[in-house]
Amino acid sequence: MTKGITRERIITAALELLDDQGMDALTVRALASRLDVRAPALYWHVRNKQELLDEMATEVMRRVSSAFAAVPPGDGWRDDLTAYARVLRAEYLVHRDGARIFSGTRITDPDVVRMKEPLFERWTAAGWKPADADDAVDVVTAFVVGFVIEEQERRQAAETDPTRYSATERDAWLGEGASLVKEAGHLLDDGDQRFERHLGIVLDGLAARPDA
Amino acid sequence: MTKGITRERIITAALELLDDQGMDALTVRALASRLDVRAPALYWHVRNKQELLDEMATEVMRRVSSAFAAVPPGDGWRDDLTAYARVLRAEYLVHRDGARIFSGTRITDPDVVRMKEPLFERWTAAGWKPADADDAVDVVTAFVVGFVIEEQERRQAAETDPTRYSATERDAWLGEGASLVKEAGHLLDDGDQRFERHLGIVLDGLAARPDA
DNA sequence: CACCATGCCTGAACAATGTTAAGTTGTCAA
DNA sequence: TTGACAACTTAACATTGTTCAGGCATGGTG
Repeated sequence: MTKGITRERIITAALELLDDQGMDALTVRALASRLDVRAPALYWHVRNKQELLDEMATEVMRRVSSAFAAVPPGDGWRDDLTAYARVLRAEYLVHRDGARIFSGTRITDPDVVRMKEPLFERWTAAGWKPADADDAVDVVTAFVVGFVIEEQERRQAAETDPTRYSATERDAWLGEGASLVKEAGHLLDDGDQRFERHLGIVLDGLAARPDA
Repeated sequence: MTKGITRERIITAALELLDDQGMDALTVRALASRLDVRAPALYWHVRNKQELLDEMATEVMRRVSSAFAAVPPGDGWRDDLTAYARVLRAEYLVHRDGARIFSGTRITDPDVVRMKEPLFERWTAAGWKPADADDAVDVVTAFVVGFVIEEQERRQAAETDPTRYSATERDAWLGEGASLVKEAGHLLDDGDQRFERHLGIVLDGLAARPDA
């Protein structure tokens, strides 16, 4: 790494370090070392570690924002929200524990929030009220956040303890009875199909509203 | 506090400490002091702090489980899922950053998972397939998790920086344009009504499935 | 050219944290 | 009385986030 630290380079390096080594390894010293610098140097560019984490979250949301902007406008709200949900999930999935870490954090960049404006324009033009549009985005966001948190936890648990998610192990762990829970568990699919199916359910709910 | 530490007392004390002082203050020493004991004493009952956190999460889910069991069975799946969603949200809301901390954590108690069995029995009796029942619970869970994470973040931000969520401040922060985003923001309601409305949307999505 | 201010970084140090090792106390059984 | 075991304490360790005083370059000003 060439010297000459900048705020942006710190943040992207921090995201790389998070992906490589996980949250526990994201220490100020390790980050500094990756930038070929001593730890206190970072404090010239960043107030403290919390501010660094906030900036990381904002950066992630900026990428969501720009990735979504690159998607051609869809044919109606359902296409738009589908694309948004996929982009949001994809960006969370890139980073370890991405959903848990980066959801519900304070966004420090107004542009990320303003991203919603073109969507709202299209939807209100199609007859939605602004309040409905806002609800729609928030419901989908909440769903994606919850889905990916669960998804990433399951993925990580499967890495550290592969037996845990095998059918027979799980059945033994559940003990006697609970046959329906076991049966459902056997069918449990993972990944994209599951996401699309669940997302479809949420979108159907939005479609059921009066003026959708 | 009378002496004589037990695993359960540690966990409940840890939850109390979390609620009183927040996650950062949940240190091993502070917890020990609250139990009138020196820090290393805890390591006799608990392997390490991570195990303590896992147990706290499991305890929270146990309370969800028993609170839900206390609710009289509803009139169909919609009542059941509504009650489940409310109980889950309520239990998360009790603890600081509850949703962020306790969602997507590994459940160490089989009973919590077996809680689903009576629900599945009722719903399959009414014509659902087990896979549909599982999807339904998971979609609602994901939604509640995402909703409460956002809700608690907003609540906390409002405490530390009240100006941030005032309408005029927010408009200024957003800058020029984005009029629809601003308009939607002005209508933003908070709390129970909003939760019920969004939950209703999700449940409508489930109702739209073929054999619901 | 001399000077000095400013921006950016280092070295050393601090308090606080999770965790471990070794020793102490109490209690009950043989 | 002795001994074993459970439950705790004291002391210590490495690692963490963070601060502070100083150093070194660079570039503008007299």
